[in-house]
Amino acid sequence: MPIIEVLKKSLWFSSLEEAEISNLAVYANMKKFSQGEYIFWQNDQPEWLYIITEGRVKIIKHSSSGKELIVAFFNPGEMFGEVAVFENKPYPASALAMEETVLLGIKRENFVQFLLANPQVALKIITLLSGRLREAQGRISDLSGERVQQRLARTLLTLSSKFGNTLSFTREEIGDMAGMTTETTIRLMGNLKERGIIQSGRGLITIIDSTKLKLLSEGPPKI
Amino acid sequence: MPIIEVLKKSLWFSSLEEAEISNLAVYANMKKFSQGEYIFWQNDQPEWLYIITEGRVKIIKHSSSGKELIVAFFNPGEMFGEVAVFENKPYPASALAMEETVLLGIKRENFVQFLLANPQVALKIITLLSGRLREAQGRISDLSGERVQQRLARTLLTLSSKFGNTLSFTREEIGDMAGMTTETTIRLMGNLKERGIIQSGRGLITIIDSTKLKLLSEGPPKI
DNA sequence: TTTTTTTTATGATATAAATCATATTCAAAG
DNA sequence: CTTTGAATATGATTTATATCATAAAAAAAA
Repeated sequence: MPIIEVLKKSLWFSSLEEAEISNLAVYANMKKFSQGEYIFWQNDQPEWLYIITEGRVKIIKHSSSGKELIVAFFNPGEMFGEVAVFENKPYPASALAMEETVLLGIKRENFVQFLLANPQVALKIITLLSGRLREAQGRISDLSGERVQQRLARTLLTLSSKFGNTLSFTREEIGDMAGMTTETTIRLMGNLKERGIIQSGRGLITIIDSTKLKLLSEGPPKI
Repeated sequence: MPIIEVLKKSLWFSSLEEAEISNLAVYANMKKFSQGEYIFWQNDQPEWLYIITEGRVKIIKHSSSGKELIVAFFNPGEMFGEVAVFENKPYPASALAMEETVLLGIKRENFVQFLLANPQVALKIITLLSGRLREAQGRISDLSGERVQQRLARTLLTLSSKFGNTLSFTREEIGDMAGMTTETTIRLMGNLKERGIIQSGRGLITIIDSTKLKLLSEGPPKI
């Protein structure tokens, strides 16, 4: 697919004039990554901002203790790498292609110039970042207060709002997202399965009763 | 202080032409809050975005279990409430005046219009949000992996980067920020005091040895 | 097929931190 | 000056979850 087509289809630039799009297309680059390949590493100096054309990307943060926390998953049409690009500081996490992935890369300086000329796109980015910040803050209060069962329920709900009721993740990945060990995740999911809230196979989870899951995610009623 | 002066001094609008500033000033409102007064509550529908003229503001998130987590502190010149304003969704946390506070409030629709006309300000906001997102993600990986001592060290360092080496916070407040109980916070701080890393009194902490604190915040070396 | 690796499963044990309980110290209010 | 209410301190106990250990099941590779 030619770059201009990709840009037109992306939710970011669909509102733009043809002229503006081709203006931006000059600075855009298609890049391919194979499964398991790193797109960038935590602490790299940012040069590119990416929009996913095909495939899936996972963002992971390597902690000092060596554990890895999955920060987010991104699907086609979504943008990532902006935090580093706009701040012009090292990427705070690594990005990894989860399957054959095609990305549209735009250089930071060019994109900044483009935003100055297209404030409506800047406003969209502001809304995007606000949403991500809201989500991050939710996760913070989640991690600091609630216990594993609630965190797991929340994680499953967040994933299902993005991927639907069938989730192709291993328990290890789920655990890395919810900030708990794989063993604990397995135990809890076994429990959820017994109670008929989810069904599951190897690397696969199907949410059956999202109402009960929502109840669990809210935890015990405040007295 | 007249509104135009306040706007000129704020780091957000200092780069603007006089005409633009007076344009924005039309929509701005001064508001006063006394100590302990709520500026907005979690789940309120957002109408205003605030810039602090005088005083200090604390953002707290009430969790379902009744605990409260301190999300952030803001000082004069800083902006808050934007997440809700730009997304046009309920405020995700409450804002509380920590002392006599004077705020400049701007209505959301007006501010959005203003940003469309002033992309350089929009870009600043994008950078601000990126920074907050980066910080939030740091806190997430912190909370999910590390243990209390590291979290406490990190919290103290974050606070000192904002407020200097003398911090006027109770142990309860520190605990609420780091996501741990007051007792644990007291015990750990007692330990830090013994080791000469901090000094402390009632509602007061002075960081003596920030190098050691940094070491603690990084945790044990990864084998 | 057989072998190897990954994912799921489960039991036993250890431990960090919460919770519960009770003092003490300090500052503000009466 | 006394009283009251925060803030700090510390001990005892509990508990949630990590850690360690081992095994079965399923998929992938040989």
